[in-house]
Amino acid sequence: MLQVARDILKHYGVKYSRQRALVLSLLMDAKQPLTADALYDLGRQEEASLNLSTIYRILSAFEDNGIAVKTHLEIDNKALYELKREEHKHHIICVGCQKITELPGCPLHGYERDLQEKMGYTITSHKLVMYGYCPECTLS
Amino acid sequence: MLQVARDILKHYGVKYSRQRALVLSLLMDAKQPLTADALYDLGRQEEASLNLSTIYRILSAFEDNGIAVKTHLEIDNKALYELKREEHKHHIICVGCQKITELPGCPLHGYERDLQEKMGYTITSHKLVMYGYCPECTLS
DNA sequence: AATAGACTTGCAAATGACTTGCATTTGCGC
DNA sequence: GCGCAAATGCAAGTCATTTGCAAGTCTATT
Repeated sequence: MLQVARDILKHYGVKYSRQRALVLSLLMDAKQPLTADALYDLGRQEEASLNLSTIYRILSAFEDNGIAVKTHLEIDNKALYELKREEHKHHIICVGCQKITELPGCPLHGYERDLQEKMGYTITSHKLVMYGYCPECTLS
Repeated sequence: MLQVARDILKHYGVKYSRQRALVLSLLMDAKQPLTADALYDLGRQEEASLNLSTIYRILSAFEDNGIAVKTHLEIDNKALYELKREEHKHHIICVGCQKITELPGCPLHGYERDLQEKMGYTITSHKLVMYGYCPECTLS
């Protein structure tokens, strides 16, 4: 498993270390964005521990090298990290159970163009977060 | 000036105090969302000072009573506050000069409905922030 | 207009996420 | 294996925001 992580690190030009491979593989397994301390806990369960500040340093290195992206969804006032992918994605957060799910597609392509024309801005990016009750939480 | 603030406080069921009236009137004059310490600085210039923790407490009371809303636009890692208004608004942030401007309208009404149908979520709200260079910063 | 009682404020100290300095350890090319 | 740059662990530092508590302020009531 960690051999895969090792190869990915090399591919992105990030030097190998046990800790980086571990964080990377945790992110690969994650089904949703993780906070630094979630990674810390996961790492603990998994095997030899790693330091929280190391995790922060690793995450920031991953960001710099395009392996991961950081978001702040205003949950708990903690930053979240997930692997970067080509397609750009947004999330929906359940206000009942806090589950974070990806949204299919992005509804804003046309809107960006409109805005450029109407406001004279050169749009570089955007951020969209939806909030609501997931199907399970809607029922209960 | 502060008499107006006094009436508004009463209207929202928030007890009057010199500090609350001041913060409220600063927010009324603001052309963009303000951080707690921006309010602190403005208050200082204006007249008798008020304490930063008082400001935080006031802002949180304003939130609870529907006078103001808090946002976190990931600028400086500080929360921003602005008066609540009926229409819901989004912002565009200039990545050159950090200026925050309101967007005209919201492009997501139809999208919300779609999502409810497709994903089974009960959408309660959403957050959209656009990033780009403003006309001035685009030129230079 | 004085007073009580509850709520606010100011101040200092605490919190919690994240960062940093520095001595030690590790990965890797030789 | 050796050496050294880069990464880690640990402890201490930031910085926005919160909190405990004593002192001050509002407002309804007399």
